[in-house]
Amino acid sequence: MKLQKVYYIYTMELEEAKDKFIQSWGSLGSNWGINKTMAQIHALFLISEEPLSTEDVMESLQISRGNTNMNIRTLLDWGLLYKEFKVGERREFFTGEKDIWKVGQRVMRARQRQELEPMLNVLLQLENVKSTKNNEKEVEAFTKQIKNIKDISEFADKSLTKISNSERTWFLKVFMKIMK
Amino acid sequence: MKLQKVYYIYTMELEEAKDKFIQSWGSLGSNWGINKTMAQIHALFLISEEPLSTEDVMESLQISRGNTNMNIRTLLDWGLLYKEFKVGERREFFTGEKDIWKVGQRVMRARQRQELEPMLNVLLQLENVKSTKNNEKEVEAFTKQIKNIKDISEFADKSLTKISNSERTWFLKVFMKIMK
DNA sequence: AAAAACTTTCATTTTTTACTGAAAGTTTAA
DNA sequence: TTAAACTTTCAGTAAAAAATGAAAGTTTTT
Repeated sequence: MKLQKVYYIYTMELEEAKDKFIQSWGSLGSNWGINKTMAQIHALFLISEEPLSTEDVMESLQISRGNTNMNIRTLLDWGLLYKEFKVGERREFFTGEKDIWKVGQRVMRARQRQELEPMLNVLLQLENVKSTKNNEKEVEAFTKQIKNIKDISEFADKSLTKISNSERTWFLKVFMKIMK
Repeated sequence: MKLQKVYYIYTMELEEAKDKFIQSWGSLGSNWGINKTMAQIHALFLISEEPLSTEDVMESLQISRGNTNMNIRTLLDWGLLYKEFKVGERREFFTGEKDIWKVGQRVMRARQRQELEPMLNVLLQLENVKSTKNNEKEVEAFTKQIKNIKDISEFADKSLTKISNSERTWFLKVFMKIMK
């Protein structure tokens, strides 16, 4: 009797799939310096059609009230969640920005102001190093390298600003063209 | 007598400036999920004209041998450092890739394979969710959103591949044009 | 083939970062 | 105006990530 390899096409249950998405989005986030819970909450909203309350999120992800609240505030601040009011309901509900293009733009914006801009300020300062008699050459080399890094950072900063203010259609059109 | 505001143009000493650069690069790194020491070692090499040994790095950043060694290996793996052999010297020396364009390309490549590609694999799996009688609509919405995210991720993946294989001149030319 | 010179590993410790939950604060309703 | 319903804060705790350093592993020299 011949042994035979059998392939299963594994299809998940919806709940399993949702959970896997949330976990993966969380670990993607934490690899990029975005805290895991915040990314998980974001993932939950990406795939929830209905508005959710703080309680819903707490229960669904099994996390504390404080943690949930803090991360929802940050997501609101980044423009990735919207407040939603339900008639006859006192507490707040939220919905997620579903449009991945917009999500990308907003994440870019947030991180640009949080990290790129502070770095640019430091680089600007570092260009003014005073040299003494015995280290002129070294100072010159240092300054040159810093200027180089600064120039590229400024270019990146401007590009990001342009992209995060542009329309998807414009972006796709030009990008598709150059990436062909 | 009138009070007068006085502005100092503060110019740093070279050593102070180098240190500040290393610290800033380190914290930039750690905000982006790259460990602080690895980013600091990288910064040190970015501004060192001479090849450095493991010992040099340990002393300069005041870190342990094991830590230094591990991070240098990763930097070599990412293509951000090169081994350098000195005549009559037994131990290894390293130099840093100074070209910021290349640095960017290599960081992109490393992270693309470490994070984007695993995410794409997960998304691919999640597209096959089996629906039961009572959740067809929900499964459809979920699948649609996952496909959306997958498409954008694939687009990003392809773009990154193209950029990280392209020549600086090509990139600058097209990018300058669209960013004008 | 033994010693010296150097590199790598990894169990333990330290540091950093994130989370909890109770208390304080705020808003709305009665 | 006070109680109820909900949100926010933050000191303390827990979890995760990174660093240490001694021991094991290599390679080179004598």
